[in-house]
Amino acid sequence: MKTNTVLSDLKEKEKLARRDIIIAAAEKEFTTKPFPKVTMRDIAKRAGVSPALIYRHFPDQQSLFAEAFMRGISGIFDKIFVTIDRSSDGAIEQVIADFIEYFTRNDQYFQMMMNFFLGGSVDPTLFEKLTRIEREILGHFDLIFIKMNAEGNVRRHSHTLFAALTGIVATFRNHPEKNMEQVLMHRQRIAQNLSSLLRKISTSPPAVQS
Amino acid sequence: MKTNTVLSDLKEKEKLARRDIIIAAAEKEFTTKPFPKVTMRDIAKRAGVSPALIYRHFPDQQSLFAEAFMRGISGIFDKIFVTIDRSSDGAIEQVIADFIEYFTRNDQYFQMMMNFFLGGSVDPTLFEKLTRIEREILGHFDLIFIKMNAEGNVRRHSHTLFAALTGIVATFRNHPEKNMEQVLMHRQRIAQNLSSLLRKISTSPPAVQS
DNA sequence: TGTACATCAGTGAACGCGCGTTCACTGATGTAC
DNA sequence: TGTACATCAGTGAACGCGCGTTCACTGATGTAC
Repeated sequence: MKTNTVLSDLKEKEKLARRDIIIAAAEKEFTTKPFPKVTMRDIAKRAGVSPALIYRHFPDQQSLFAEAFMRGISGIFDKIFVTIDRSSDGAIEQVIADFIEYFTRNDQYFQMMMNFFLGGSVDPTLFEKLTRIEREILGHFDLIFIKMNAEGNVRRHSHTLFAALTGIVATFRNHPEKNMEQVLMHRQRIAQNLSSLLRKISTSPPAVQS
Repeated sequence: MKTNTVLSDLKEKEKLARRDIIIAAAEKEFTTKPFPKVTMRDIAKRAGVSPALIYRHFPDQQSLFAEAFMRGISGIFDKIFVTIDRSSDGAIEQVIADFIEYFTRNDQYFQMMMNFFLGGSVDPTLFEKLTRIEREILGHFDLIFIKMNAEGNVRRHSHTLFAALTGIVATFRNHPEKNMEQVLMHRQRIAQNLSSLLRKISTSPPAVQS
C-alpha cells in the first residue's frame, strides 16, 4: 500500500510536471508572436507533445491562456508590491518605472491583459480571478498615495495611475524603425512626466519614517 | 459627347454612393458586435449586396476597416479641435470630458484604435494615415498646454494626456452588471481627477484673452 | 509466476466550422458599323 | 434602325486555409486471481 501511494504520488508529480511544461511552452510562444496568433499546435510543438494532450490538462484554449497569463503577471506585481510596502513615501517613481519597464520587455503579457479588457466575454471563473488581481493592484496603489499624504480621493488616484500607466504602454508601440530600447526610453520619459504630476498632489513633503 | 460625360459622371456618382453604403454598413456592424467579430458577409448583408461586390470597391478587408475607422474617428476630433481653438485657456476639462464621452458611446472606434495600436503589422499606407492623425491630435493637445501656460515640456504633456485618456477608456469597461451610463460616470470621475492634476501644471491663472 | 483484463497518458489524423477571397457567370448598357 | 460585340457592375456558390477540438487507437503499467 505504501509503495502504491508513493508510486501514484510520483505519477501525480509527473502529470503536474507535464502540465507545467505546457504552460511554459505557451508563455514562450507568446514571446515570439503577437498574442492572437499563438495556436494550440504551436504550443504543443514547442512543448514536444501532441495537441490532443493539452486537452488532457486544460478544458480549452482560454483556460490555458489564462493560466499562462496569471503566472506571468503575478511575477511583476509581487515585485512592485514589495517596493511599495517597504518604502516610506510610496516610491511612486520606482513603481511607475518598474511597471513600464516590465511591460515593455514583456509585451506579451500586456497584449494578453488588453485582450481580456477588450475581448468582452470571458468566463466567470477567469473574470473572478482578474477582478481579484485588479483589486489587489488598486489596493497597493492606494498605499502609495496614503504614504505620500495625497490630498483628494485615494482610490480615485489609484485608478488614474493604473489607467495612465496602461495608456502609456498601449499608445506608444513599436514604430517600424524603433527598437525596444528606444520605445522604452520614450515611455519612461512620459512616465516620468506622470510621476512628477502625481508628486504634486502630496500635501506635505514625504513623511520619512523609521 | 456632352451627354456622354454627364452620363458617366452619374455612373461615377452611383459607384461612389455604393461605396458609401458599404462603408456605412461596416460602421453600423461595428456598433452591434466587438470589432474582431465583424465579417465581410455581415457587412455585405447589411449593405444589401453580395460579398463579392465589396472587393470591387476595396482591395481587402483591412482597407475597408481602415476607411470606416477614419470616417468615424475624424468626427470627434474635429469637434474637439474646434473646442481647443476657440477657448482662451485650452478648455482641458471640456476636451477630456468630450473624449471620454465620445469613446464611451462609440466603443467600436476605440476598439478599432486599440486594434491598430496592438495589432502590429498594418500596411504602410494605413500606418501613414494613422500617424498623421496622431500628429494632428498631439499638435492640438499642445495648444491646450500652451494656452494654459503649462510649465515643462509641452509635447510631453500632450503625450501624457493622450495616454491617460486612452488608458481610462481601455481599463474601465463593461462589467457584466454595469450599463453604459454607469461606466461613463465612472470614467468621468477618473477623468475629472486627471483634469485637476493637469490644471496644477499651469504656472499662472488662465490667461483670459478677448 | 503467469495470464487475462483494466486503466490511462499519449498520439496523429481527421472533423467541422468560420471566414476572407475568388470564380464563373448574368444581364444591362454602351459602341461600332 | 438593326445587329454583333465589348464593358462592367453585380452575384451566389465555391475555394482554400487555419485552427480549435475530438476520435479511434496504441502501448505501457497496474491489478486480480
